[in-house]
Amino acid sequence: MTISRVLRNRGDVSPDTRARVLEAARKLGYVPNKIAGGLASQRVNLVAVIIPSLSNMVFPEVLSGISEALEDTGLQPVVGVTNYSASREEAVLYEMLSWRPSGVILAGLEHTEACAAMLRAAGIPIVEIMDVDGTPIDSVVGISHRRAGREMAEAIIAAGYRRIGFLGTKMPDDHRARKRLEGFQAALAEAGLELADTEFYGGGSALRKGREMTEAILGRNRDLDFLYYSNDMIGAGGLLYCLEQGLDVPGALGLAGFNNVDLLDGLPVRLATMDARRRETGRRAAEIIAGKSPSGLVGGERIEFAPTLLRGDTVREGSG
Amino acid sequence: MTISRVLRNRGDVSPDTRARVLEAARKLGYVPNKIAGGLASQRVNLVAVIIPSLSNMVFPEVLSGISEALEDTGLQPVVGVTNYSASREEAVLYEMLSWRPSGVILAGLEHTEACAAMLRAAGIPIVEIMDVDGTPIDSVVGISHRRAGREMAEAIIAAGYRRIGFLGTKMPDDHRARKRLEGFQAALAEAGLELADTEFYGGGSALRKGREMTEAILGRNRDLDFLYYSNDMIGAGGLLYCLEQGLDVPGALGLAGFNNVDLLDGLPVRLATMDARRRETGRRAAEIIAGKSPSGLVGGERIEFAPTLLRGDTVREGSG
DNA sequence: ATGAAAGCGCTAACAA
DNA sequence: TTGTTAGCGCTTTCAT
Repeated sequence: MTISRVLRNRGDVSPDTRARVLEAARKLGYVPNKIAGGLASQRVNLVAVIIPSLSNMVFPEVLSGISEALEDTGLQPVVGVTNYSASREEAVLYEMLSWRPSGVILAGLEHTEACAAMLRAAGIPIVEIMDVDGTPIDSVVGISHRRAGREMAEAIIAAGYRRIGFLGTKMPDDHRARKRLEGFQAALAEAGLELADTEFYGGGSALRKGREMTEAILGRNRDLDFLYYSNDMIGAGGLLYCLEQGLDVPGALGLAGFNNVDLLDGLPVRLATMDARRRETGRRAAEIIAGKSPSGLVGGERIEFAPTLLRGDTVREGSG
Repeated sequence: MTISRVLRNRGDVSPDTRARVLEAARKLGYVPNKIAGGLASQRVNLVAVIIPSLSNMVFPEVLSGISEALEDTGLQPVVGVTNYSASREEAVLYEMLSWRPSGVILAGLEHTEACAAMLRAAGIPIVEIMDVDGTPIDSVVGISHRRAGREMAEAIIAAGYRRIGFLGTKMPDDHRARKRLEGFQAALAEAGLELADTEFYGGGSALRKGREMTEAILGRNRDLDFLYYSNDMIGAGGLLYCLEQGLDVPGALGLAGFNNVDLLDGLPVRLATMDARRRETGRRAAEIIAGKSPSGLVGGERIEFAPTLLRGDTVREGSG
């Protein structure tokens, strides 16, 4: 009836009635029931966003991009966290789809068959983000991690480093980290090189782990001349360790991480890294859902960003 | 009908029918419509969680505690972010309440009158968290920030520091930071002291800001013997700066932050801080909503944790 | 500009 | 154990 029209600013309502309704609503502390509304209209202003974790600053940053782009579309992001677990992803997705959102944004291209089936059957725009190495269900926005790994390796090799160690997380389900390493190793192989040593870690403070792993790998392998970290946090820990030890960075030992996190900005020395274009990724993904994509496409969009290499102070100038 | 019973494991259903229904559901990729379900049952398994920000690791940690406690209750957290803005809080709360959640958890005790009215009218458990200095609407879980500030000041004074500077954020709506400072100053006043200097900052990388602010405050005030930071990130930046400058920490200059963030664990020197009991706060708040609170109370619960002082390596041993 | 009525897809109570 | 029915609080359409 009329009340509904007022509250949604739809249809013609006389200014007078309108005012009276608004007044009454405010007085009663009335909050419309979106459950009933959603059921009746078959539309819900929610966008499901499914990410692996919140304790890695990378994802909140993507979220910012999403919120930003959704700001004045009337759409609202709803976040689900999988903890890098495929079964959790399945559960979270199921739960979210049961609310009939207007779209789904989810990290990565690797999903269980059940997830893929649900997504295909949902009949709403799906955007997979932060990785483009694989076959998307509908749209995809992100960088190629294989390429990121490859380009970092090429830069390192061009700078003349040869005895390269890798330090990363022990997370079989972090597909993006895995792909970076694969790309990295592929590029090394093409140059006739291979990793001189590797070191992996589980949970705990990433900064401290970076420190400890660096100590460990250098302890058993004194002649390494480069350390490639799978993320900036452990890279930063390693960098602090190297500085304390008075090592010659980047002369005798080069370092590089991945992500270009904010934190790097406050370290005494700038760690080399690669920017994953997180904010833009979030923004573009949200635009696709909101139907505001510049391309005007309805689905099946593919947006690949180029990862940006930031040389910082921990990789020496190239040569050969 | 029967289908509904199967999907919710309720009522008696023969194993055979049950199996057939499940099979069919799976085949069709059927996902039940919680909108209709919620409308019919007048119950929704959502818990609204409203926090100021996701880019401060503090809140994701509280969230972990909440998720943890909600794990096997059938309840699901839904997060809303206010960016420390009262009007955003109002909008987010309104939006969330319109989904008729089973409870609301929100940071802080300071809300607009409109928010308070909505919360009181909602008829569901409300838990305000992370601060107990004020009048709660229903239940409250957290620490007293005034007390945290006070206790830090007392420890600093007891350690013999006298020329104390404060470095914090320029956030009028961060009530918890404000209360800490108030408590801190009150304790100084009781000892016949006052802040020797202060420095505030806006946005940007907190680590870098900490570094810059420290340089600035020490630049104009060479004789400060203690720097109290309103959070660990700027504190860590300051600490790195002091170490680089070769300052005698904690002998000639003491440092302390607040929050006990994970990151501190990886720094070369352990920054003094105070633990805000974030995970426990989230856990207890969630338990209240889930009705699993050990107290058995139905509402109006009050849980105050004692902030834990962690002396680290940047405050010298007490004396007077 | 406003009212009336149907029905969104479920759940809850009851009937069979 | 299973089927039937009446809403849940809105939106939508159609009448007035």
